[in-house]
Parts: sequence; structure tokens; C-alpha cells
Amino acid sequence: MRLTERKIAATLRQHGYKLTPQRRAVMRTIASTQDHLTPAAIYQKVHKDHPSIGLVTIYRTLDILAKLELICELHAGGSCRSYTVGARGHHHHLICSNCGEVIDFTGYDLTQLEQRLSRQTGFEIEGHLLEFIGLCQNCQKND
Amino acid sequence: MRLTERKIAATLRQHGYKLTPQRRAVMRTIASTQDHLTPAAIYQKVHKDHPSIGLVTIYRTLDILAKLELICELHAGGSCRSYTVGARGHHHHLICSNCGEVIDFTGYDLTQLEQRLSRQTGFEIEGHLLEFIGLCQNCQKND
DNA sequence: GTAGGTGCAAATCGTTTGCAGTACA
DNA sequence: TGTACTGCAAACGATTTGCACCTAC
Repeated sequence: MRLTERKIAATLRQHGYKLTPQRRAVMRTIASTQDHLTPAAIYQKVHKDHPSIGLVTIYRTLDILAKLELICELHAGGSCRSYTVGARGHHHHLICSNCGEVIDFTGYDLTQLEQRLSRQTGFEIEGHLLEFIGLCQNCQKND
Repeated sequence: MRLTERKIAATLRQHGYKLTPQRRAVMRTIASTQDHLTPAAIYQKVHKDHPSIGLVTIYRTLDILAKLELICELHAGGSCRSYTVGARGHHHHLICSNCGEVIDFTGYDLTQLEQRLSRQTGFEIEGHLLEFIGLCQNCQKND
């Protein structure tokens, strides 16, 4: 499911958040790219159309969108905290270490492993993080 | 394979790094715990035995040890950059979200999935990150 | 003796917070 | 109209850098 600006706006409203021009701009930016973006990168993009926006607003908007699971936090490599549009439901990421392209994939089930680990260690498992890092086709060519 | 201080020292030397008392102290601290430790936590521990050490030295030492793959970076949740002794070879982590205990586990092979993804997406996959977050037995009791 | 390592202080980066003014519902 | 949102500035924590001194080899 590809998230549209419209869809995001609706979800915001549903949860009692106001729909401001700044939030629209952030949503549009995130929805218009496949990349994972850091808050700073989002700020730069949004800033072009909307020069008066503050970086703070980006952070606050990202917090909200993440809470509503409309976007999705990534932990690739050193640079923590970058975001990408999040298809809802459970999925994992394949991230290009060069250009930052992110591909979501689903259909890989870790439940069995989770149960085995839980049995073996006594842990009550709350969640997991599965990300693959590699080089996308384009970046391979340009090497 | 459990890393000893001796082993670490040898590896350092092998790669042309000098063996200073400060580095010894950092190594000893990391080798003596199962937890994942943030640079700041390592600093506090080391500082007890070695009050003149600077936080900067911790950072520089960690960089080196990580480069030599003697320790292992974790990405649990929000707090990035904590380290744990790294058994060599491939393994994944199970991390307690409350107390920070880390359990390494091996024997789960992602090669097949990696190949499938590579075939489907054209990515040249370099590595991956698999971490489970949960509550360890102790922390479950103390709830 | 020398290259590399150390510790300090200051710079830097990313993120959060307090607050007064503003705008959506 | 009232509450939530915004933007600024300043605070904050973690990490890095420049530099003069020191020390393991």
C-alpha cells in the first residue's frame, strides 16, 4: 500500500491532529520519495517550498507521523534516525548503502525464531529489527 | 569464543597499534561484562581504576576495537552506539529493553533470504542487522 | 628519537525544551 | 474563541577536532 498525501491527512485528522500547511509540506515531501531521509534532509527539501518552516517543526511532525505508523524509522549503519514512508503492517528493509534507496519486503516470518529464542532464553520478546544493507543495481553500475 | 584481554592485546599489536595502559583498561572493562555499554558507561567504569583517563580516549579506543571487529556495535532502539564484546564470526543479538542485557545467538542463517532478495531486487547484499528487543527474565519478575 | 597516543578545551552536530505569538477547527 | 501548533533561541548531550605534551616501541 502506497501512502498518499490524502491518506496521511485523513489519518492525522482521525487522531485529532490539526492539518497545518507545515505538516502538509512534510507529508508531501516524505510521500514523494522512496529514499530514507534524515530529519535534516527533510528539512532542506521542505524548506525550498516553505522557507519559513523551522527544523523543530520537522522533528515534531516526524514524531507524530511515526507514532501513527505512517512513517517508519530506520537504523541503517551509523546514521540513526532516518525515516521512510511506511507501508503499514509488518515489513523489513533493504537499504542501499550508497544512495539510500530503501526497499520494503514482507513475507519473511520471524515468529518461529522468536518463539525458539523466547523458549531458550526466557525473554519476552517485544519486537525485532531486520535490515539488509547492500548496493542497489544503479549504484553497482556506477561503480 | 570468549575474548580475553590477552587476545585483544595480541590483535592490537598485530595491526601496529601501541598497547597503552589506557587501552588495556578499556579492554579489560569491556571484556569483563556481558552488557552492552555506551561510551559514557565505559568511561565511568574505566575512570574508577584510572581516574586520569579522558572520555576522548574511550572514543578513540572504541573506534579502533570496532574496526578490528573485537567489539561489536549495537543499534537497539533509540540509543545508538553501544558496544559489547564481539564473539567473532556471525551472530545476532537479543537485547533487554529494560536492563540492557545482551544475548548473542548464532545458528540462524539468513543466507537463503539474502539470496532470494538479491535475485528479486538486484541488490548486491553486503550485510544485515538482526536484533530482537524484549524483556529478560529478571526484568519480567521485577515488573 | 620518533611516530603515535593522550588529555584538555573548544567546536560541532543532532535533538529537545521554554516561551511568546499565531492559526486551525 | 480556545487550544493546539509554530518558530525562535537557548539548552543539552554526544561526539569530534586542534593542539601541546607524553610515552611505548
